Amino acid sequence: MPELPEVETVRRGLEPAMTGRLIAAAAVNRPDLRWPLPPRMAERLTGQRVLGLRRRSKYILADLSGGETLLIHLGMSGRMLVSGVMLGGFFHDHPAPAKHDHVILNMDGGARVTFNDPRRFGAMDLMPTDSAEGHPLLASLGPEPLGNAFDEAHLRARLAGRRAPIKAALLDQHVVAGLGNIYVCEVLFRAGLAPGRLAGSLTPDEVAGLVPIIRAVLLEAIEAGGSSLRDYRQAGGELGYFQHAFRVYGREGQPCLAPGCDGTIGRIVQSGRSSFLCPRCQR
DNA sequence: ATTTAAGCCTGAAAGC
DNA sequence: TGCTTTCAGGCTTAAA
Repeated sequence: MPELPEVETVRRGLEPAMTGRLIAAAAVNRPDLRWPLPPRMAERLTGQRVLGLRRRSKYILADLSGGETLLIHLGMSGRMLVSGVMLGGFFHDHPAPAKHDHVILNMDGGARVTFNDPRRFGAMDLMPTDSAEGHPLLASLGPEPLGNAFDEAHLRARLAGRRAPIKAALLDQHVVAGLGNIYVCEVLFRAGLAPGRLAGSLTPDEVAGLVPIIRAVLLEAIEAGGSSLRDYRQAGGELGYFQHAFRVYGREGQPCLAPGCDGTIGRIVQSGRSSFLCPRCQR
């Protein structure tokens, strides 16, 4: 599942194909993804102009000329692929129809956006633009980690007294929105914090240190076009390459990369999710 | 209010 | 080779 950097990369990749353009024809190939798609979705999209593409946490929001906003979530395996346009100096032909192509948007001018999602943990919904922030999936999200509302005071308040591991707290989208398993692992390594530390046990300095680390990891990952493991691709089909910058994620048994550390990266399972860590560096 | 476990799906990879 | 098991980047709901 795409986390914040992957979603932001996809959003940027969709802009040239979608922003300012008309949805000439929308095709909806099944009635549901994770949840039922909104009633008459294809009809409500067709003929609409895309005024802008926003991102909130791991959601993409497409504001449409008719006053509705299309919400898109990629779930674990969702892809938004753009075709019929020039990308990186090459013309991308429309691909042959593929299994799990659930929604197709044909834009005026010839571009096509295909939503493909094998596992169908993804979602789409339509709601009035002026109440988009109140959508059930968005209403209770914490602040954007790259925005001004996310700071030391906020994080301290949200972690105070919590008995859950810091790993779980940072994955909690109500604390800060957009982090997933990969980036939390990388953040905790850089912060020198063991994933099992109870959130409420962090010192004020440790909490303060997390804020710039979270920002840096996300910004670096966006810069790299996200991380491609199994499913993720950028909108043009390109791979991201931040996975090559992982210091702990997926590196179980390999040497710690911290200068002067001769430790070995380990893996523990916390509430069913893998946490990768250097037991020497992270306390 | 917090925290944990289970469940939703498919496909790739690992194990036998 | 083929069958079975395990695991995966998210999020919700129900239950503790």
